Amino acid sequence: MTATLPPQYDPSSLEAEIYQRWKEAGAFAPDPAGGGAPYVIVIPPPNVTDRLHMGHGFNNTLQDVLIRFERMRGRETLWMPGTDHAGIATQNVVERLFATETGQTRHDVGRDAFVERVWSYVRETGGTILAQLEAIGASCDWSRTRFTLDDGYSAAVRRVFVQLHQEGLMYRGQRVIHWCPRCGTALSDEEAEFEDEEGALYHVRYRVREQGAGSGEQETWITVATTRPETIFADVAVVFHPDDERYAALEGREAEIPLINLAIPIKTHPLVQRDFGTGLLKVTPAHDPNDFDIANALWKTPERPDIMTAEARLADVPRVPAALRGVDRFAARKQTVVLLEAAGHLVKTEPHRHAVRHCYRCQTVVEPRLSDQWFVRMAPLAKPALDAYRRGALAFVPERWGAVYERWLSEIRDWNISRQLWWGHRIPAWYCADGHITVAETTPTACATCGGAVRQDDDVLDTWFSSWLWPFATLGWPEQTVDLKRYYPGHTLVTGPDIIFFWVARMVMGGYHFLGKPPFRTVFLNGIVRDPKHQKMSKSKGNGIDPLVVVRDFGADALRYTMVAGSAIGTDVILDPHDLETSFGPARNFANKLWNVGRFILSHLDVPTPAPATLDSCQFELADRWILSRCQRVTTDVTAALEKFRLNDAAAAIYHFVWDQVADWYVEQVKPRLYGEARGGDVARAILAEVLRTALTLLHPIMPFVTEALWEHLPRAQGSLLVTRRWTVADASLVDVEAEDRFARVQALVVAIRQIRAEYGVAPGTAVRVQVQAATIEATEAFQAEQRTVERLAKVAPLTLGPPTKEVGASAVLPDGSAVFVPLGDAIDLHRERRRLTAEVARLDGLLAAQAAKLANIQFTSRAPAHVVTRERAKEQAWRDQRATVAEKRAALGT
RNA sequence: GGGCGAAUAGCUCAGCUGGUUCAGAGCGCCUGCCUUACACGCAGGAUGUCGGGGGUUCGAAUCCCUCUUCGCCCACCA
Repeated sequence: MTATLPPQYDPSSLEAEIYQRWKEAGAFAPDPAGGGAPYVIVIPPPNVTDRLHMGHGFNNTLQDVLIRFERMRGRETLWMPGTDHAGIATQNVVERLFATETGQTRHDVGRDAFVERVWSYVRETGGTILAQLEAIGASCDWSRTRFTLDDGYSAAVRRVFVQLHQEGLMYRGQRVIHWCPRCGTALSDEEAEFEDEEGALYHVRYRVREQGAGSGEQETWITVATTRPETIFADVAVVFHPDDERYAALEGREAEIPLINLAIPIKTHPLVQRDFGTGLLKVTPAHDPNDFDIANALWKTPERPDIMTAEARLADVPRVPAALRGVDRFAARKQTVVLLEAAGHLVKTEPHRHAVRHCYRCQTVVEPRLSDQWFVRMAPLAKPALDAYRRGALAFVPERWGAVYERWLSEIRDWNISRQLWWGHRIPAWYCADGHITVAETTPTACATCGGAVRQDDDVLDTWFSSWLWPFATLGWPEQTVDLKRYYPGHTLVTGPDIIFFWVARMVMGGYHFLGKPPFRTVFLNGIVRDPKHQKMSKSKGNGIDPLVVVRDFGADALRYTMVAGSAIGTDVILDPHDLETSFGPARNFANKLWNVGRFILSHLDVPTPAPATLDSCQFELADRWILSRCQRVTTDVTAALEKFRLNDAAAAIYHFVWDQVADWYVEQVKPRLYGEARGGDVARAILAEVLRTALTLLHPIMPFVTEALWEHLPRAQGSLLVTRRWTVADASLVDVEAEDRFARVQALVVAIRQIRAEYGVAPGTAVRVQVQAATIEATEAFQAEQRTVERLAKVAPLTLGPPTKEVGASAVLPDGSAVFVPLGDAIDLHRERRRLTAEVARLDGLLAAQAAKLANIQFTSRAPAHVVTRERAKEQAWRDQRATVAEKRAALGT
């Protein structure tokens, strides 16, 4: 059977079939036989219209590594998949599609028809991204796939809305909100992203009206600095800081809005910065959130003239000069400036760099707009989420993101959740002609208060208002399902730091508020996929890499390995879209290396081999014991690394085990035995099988396909590698730790011999007499035992041992009769010396610690010699610190 | 304006608690090899002011200060 394995690993011919077999075997479903608490990860649901990009590839690979690791360790695991209806994003996509297909806009066909169009699009293509995740090997439990607009899920959303409303945490209010004129909807604070822009600060002159009729005083002018001159027509006041003496005399007087000569009062407000611009601020309550607040402070019921349409054109209202009506805001700005200048109202224009908010979906500059929206009162929800983090119930990896989370939550503002879109969860609020509002989970037949006919709110909910319920709504909440009980809360959330506010923090808030528990304990934030210029990969920039192309050309394993190995904990991964070979070649080569080592080992396992446990370890050669100890060590290392989310360390450890230790050393050492040139073939085969099992097991979470493909050919392999539930492989009783040390010496010796051959130009195949000189009898004995290993690895024969000498090394008689000597001091002595010194330092430390403890109450003047001192001093410092802390605490307590 | 991160070989990056894993890996480069698992390979080799400057320490890529250069996040200076 193994003879049929080709010398080059061909992922494309194997992966799909292997995945299919896993799926059919139901291997991804949680297996309660695992016992203990289940390990649960919920997928960050991709947008339903998304196509797989590298960001998904990265994020989902990390999740799959963790899930596979825990599954193989024997835990019951659930990786919950699904998609997000993604309100604005999806509506935009389908609108565009609709326009190219039919030339119509959504308004041409109306709400119901358009929403039906979106649904059919989603039904057609919505599964695409999930299918694409299969190509990279994601082991989600697909039988549980959820969509945020599923019936049950929608019920959860309505329940949440109603509950928050009942609790007084939901309200409808008129505010100046962020409005995207292109998408035609309101946005939350988080959805309106700041971006620095070069703008201008226009200094505009307002005439101050004369006091009293015909007082004959001189004309007074004031200058107001603004970045948005087109909004002056909506001014209701000019304000300055109450302590600003420059303008004190003007308070109570009136200014005239230029061009329309409308009188507005001059007032004071503490929010005005005296040193910005001229210290005078025009108040435009309908077009700026701060101005809205200021107006509220100035009047009980302020006038809020609105001069902008939903499309961000100047409106057809009396305040707007006729020439500007219907003009787009940016054109209007230019034209206003021209008019102001012509009328002598423009004092100066200075360049001004400032942050402007943009729609996170279409990058359009956001327009502050006065409108009625639904808001969630966030402060009460934030408190438990904040507490959880502060007392350590919620951890971030890397830790620094915790501070970001904490600050956002502690300064949280109310959440505008209504969107003027058609695609999404329609707001479960109904209005009647009398103005009553009924909020209910099911459509009311009539107004609860007056009994009149009701009409549902036209708006839909923010997409994130459904995704914040993901960890429990996917499990059937609000029903108290078996799944909910078993799989909530989960353990790890793997996502990008860019959605800490949008999603992570809100999920924690939701989890606490609706279930009293946080949805996960650890948030593992992955980096971003960038190109060599460190630019974020994106379709629009044209610097993207299609993961499916990588899967096709290099294999899913290569993709996954590259992702995992290429990123230390939480750091970005850099890939070159123009040179896939450089990015993914090394990982593909590694898969191929494993394939060939595996192929080689398997080809020698055709004859029955004994189980290692049944072997007499007395028959083991040094190299056997060495490789077994390496098995043990790599298992420990990989396990520890995965537990600490140091996936790149895990990848590196298994890489070097497979390539350097197994392929380059052990397999070479073992060949004479396999070829019958030496005795002990049975032992060698048994250990090779064990070594291969270890390698396949430890590598499987990262490279599931190639490992599974080889696993199937292993004798005594029972079922799929994925569900072996056998993480630790090498039998600890076989491990000889000493062997590591001794084999290292052999390696050093071999290197020395190679060096002799290379340096003195000994042709391959020419016998060189090499004499080993060892420092001690002990070492000589060791070398005797290791002679065969040396011969094999160095391909040198014969080898003789010389008498013990002072210097350690290998001497050789070259074909021309001359003798050379290569000292091995560096390789051998240092190694021993290191251990000796380490032990010695530890011993001295112990002595000093005991001694210092006695001295601790007296004074800290002792100066121990050299390398031992530091630890001593460190301890001294630690004691001082501790005592200082105690003293401080006592002082604080007043005891 | 506030905060965070990064700077290590030609390139992309590791380097955890200060010390023997301490100057590393992969790629690239140089030399020699198609040696019966693998040329997606094998055996060797060269390459560094650890961004600059100061400090702490017996000892610093690692800790502190500072400067420079990039990047990110937050923020009601219109």
